[in-house]
Amino acid sequence: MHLPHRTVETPVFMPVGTAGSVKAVAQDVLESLGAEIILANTYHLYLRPGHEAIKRMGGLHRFMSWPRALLTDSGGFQVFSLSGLRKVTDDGVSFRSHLDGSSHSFTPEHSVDVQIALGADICMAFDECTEYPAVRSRAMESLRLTMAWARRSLDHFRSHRDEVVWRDELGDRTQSLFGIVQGGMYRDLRRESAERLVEMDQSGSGFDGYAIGGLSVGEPRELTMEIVAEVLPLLPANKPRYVMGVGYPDEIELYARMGVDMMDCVLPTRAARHGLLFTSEGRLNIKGKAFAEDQGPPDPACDCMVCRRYSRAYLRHLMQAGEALSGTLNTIHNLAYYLGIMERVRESLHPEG
RNA sequence: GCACAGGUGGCCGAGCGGUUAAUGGCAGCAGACUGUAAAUCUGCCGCUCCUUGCGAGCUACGGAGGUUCGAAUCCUCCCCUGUGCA
Repeated sequence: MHLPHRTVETPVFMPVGTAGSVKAVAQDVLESLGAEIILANTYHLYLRPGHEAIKRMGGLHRFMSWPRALLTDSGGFQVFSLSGLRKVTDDGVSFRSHLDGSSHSFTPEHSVDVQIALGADICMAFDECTEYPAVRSRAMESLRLTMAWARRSLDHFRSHRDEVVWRDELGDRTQSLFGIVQGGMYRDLRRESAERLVEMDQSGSGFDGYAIGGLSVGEPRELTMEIVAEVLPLLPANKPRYVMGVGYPDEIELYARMGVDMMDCVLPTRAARHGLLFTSEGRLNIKGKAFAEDQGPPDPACDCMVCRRYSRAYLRHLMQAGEALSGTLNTIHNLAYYLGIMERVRESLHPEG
């Protein structure tokens, strides 16, 4: 995937750095871990410090000193997760800031403007993440909205995408925009959503990639897998296909082998801060008393900088003592584990390297 | 020595005659986290037993007595702590 700031090998896992920070780890560490693209959030950065301020400071890459690729989520997921604070209309969403209660509104055009200002390599269309469970009529309404917003996001993006241009040896490089498939847990709606998004590509001016959203919202895991399997074949294989918000280690491997190119998930980072480590031996809740004097590495099969240097007993101690280093070390390991899974999948899919 | 203020479950700290094994918080133990309102949230947290139940028994609010149908809560004496004055 040739992006302005990075040629990204796929399938790829993208650590989530919502507020311009992959929580607990510094950018140089992310680089050394092999993270090639990370995700940031339109909604959060719009509220604080403000996209205009970031634009004045040279864009998000420069602001956060992240030289590699960056994808911004459109704020569509916040429409879902901040459900108590928002109101959805055809035009867009009005909502209250979770920070200070102030009133704001997002439209597809506005979301795209913010993402252009931030200067992400990949922007996401503004969508409505359908909740689970949702009755069919609700999923249809949500889908109708998301498709209309996709059209508007695309139109607006087309006429403004050249506002941010990077030049390198390959020529002028601009931002990309991905469309998002919704449709709840209804296969036919999912199919319709995918087809309609793909149809928006007339004379090569459509979306640069496609995402499957609205998953991992509480539905059974098998259902998530079924929906992905249903939708994936309908999306052009010559463009990146991205499943949003997944998953557990075993899941991301399965999705990658199914042909999913991109995934993101807060799980490795959030769970790390809460003391849950993902290892080759399964879940390891490092808070456990059983590890109080366990001098072995978190994951014997892992060669990350944490596993090479620190013991389970020490990590448990840091967790118990509430030391900030706890979140940092746990996050480094979990990200190394996730990125390692993707690296192995890539190697097995493209053995020639 | 005198005067006040106090002594409550591992710790801090409510309660000041009866749904009180005793509010809270911390610590401890276990669990959950899937496009991050998350360094968050949930459960357990005196002991024993079992048919694990808004179960049974036991032991508990410095100590010993007393008042009362009933006391962590009221009274008496004693012990201890803090502060002030000698």
